[in-house]
Amino acid sequence: MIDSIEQQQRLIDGFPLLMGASAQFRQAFFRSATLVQIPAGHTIASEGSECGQLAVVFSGRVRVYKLAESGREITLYRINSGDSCVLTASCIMSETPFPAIAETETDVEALVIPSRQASEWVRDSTPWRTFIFGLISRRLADVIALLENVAFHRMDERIAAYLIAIASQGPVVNITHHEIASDLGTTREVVSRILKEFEGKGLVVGARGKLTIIDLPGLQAYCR
Amino acid sequence: MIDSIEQQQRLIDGFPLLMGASAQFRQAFFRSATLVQIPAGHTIASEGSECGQLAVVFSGRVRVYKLAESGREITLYRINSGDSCVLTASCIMSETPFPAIAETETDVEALVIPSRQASEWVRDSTPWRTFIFGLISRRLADVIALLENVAFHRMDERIAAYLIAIASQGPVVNITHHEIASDLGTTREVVSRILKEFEGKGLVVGARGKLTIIDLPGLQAYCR
DNA sequence: GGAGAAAGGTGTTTTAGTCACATACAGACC
DNA sequence: GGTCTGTATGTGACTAAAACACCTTTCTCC
Repeated sequence: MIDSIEQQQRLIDGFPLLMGASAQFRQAFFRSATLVQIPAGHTIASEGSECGQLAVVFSGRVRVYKLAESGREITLYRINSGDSCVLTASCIMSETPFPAIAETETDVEALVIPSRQASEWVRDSTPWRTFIFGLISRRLADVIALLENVAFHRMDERIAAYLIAIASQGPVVNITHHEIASDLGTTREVVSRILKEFEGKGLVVGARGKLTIIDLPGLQAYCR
Repeated sequence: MIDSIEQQQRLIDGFPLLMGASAQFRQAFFRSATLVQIPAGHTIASEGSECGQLAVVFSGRVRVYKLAESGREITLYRINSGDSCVLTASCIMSETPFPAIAETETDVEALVIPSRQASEWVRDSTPWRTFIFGLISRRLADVIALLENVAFHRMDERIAAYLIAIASQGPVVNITHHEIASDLGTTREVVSRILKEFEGKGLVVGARGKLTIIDLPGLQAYCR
């Protein structure tokens, strides 16, 4: 239950679903939802978990990834503010176990909704239904795109694409080779070698835990 | 519109969703659905198609795959009787373009439902909603499992797993190396070589367009 | 300033994919 | 039966990813 008026207003302002919903739905939402704080680095759901509730991220970021027996990882996608963990949604709707690991990367505020309630709203609320379907579909498309990349593209192309994506947040990024490897599902050495090669071509400059993108068009030329 | 009583009965018997649904929903379903016949080898939807309707496969089999510029392919999943093309479902619900290619592998009978109708039933019919969510979730889980395989497993392990899966339909399978390669997202030569290796170990016996699985436990030992 | 952790580097080996071409088999047609 | 043709499979040589094992550098914190 979320009953503070200020809190409610803050959620409405930060969450398009609520912004567009009827007053009636908002009331029901605030009655059923709980706002929880989760610290960075916390595992929310792991391989095989059952999902008794749906979490909608209100602030912060969650990483959903697969872990191989070898210890290698690959990031399936990230959940940002306003998104929900679709896998949770999908598990709830179909009552199958969760097939990956979800871990907070930053401190996260999340709205937790009991799964029964979330299911009922799919029936009763058009905006909620649209929200849930939109999430699942987008993720399905994301995962398929990722699969295509992994199956068909070379590592240097994938790293170039990755760098282009992160460069949108500015040319200087704090990131380690290990983190890049975990996102892309490869090993650190491979990332190191390819980044070295990029550095030789003047595309990027690396430093410990930091990477500066120098030549964005040069990287883009790599992706084809 | 499907109005023959015999036809209706046939669909009810062959399609669990209808079997479990109310008489009212069945009526609405038969009013909106059209039964179409699609020959083998026909492309139903391709990269970027918009989805104006939802097809539920009643008999036959559809393969959904990604095609790389290089010509290599990888099968995302197959749609069998009673399943629907989730990607279509997902496109309809979220109004995003179709991210793969769907092609009939056998002659297919499909029930075609206008997308508006399919959307409305998600609101109005609990069995339909369960059906659609179940489909999408299962596919999401399938695609994630496939991604895990591609990202983390060696080709010989993947082929072994593939053979184990097809062996469930009997030890003798009519399949070409090229088809296996297209399913797994690799090239024919790689498949040929690995199958030869398996043959040398007495795990399988190959012939033109045919493969006999000899030693299932031996293959299973490969998958770990 | 030294221990230990974290980040990054490099040589060697394994695996996957490419290219080019050889061979083998199944029908169709004479 | 023999020949032709298209599809299926085998294979050697090569390239280049990527894995593995191990090493060096840099930072942090006491």
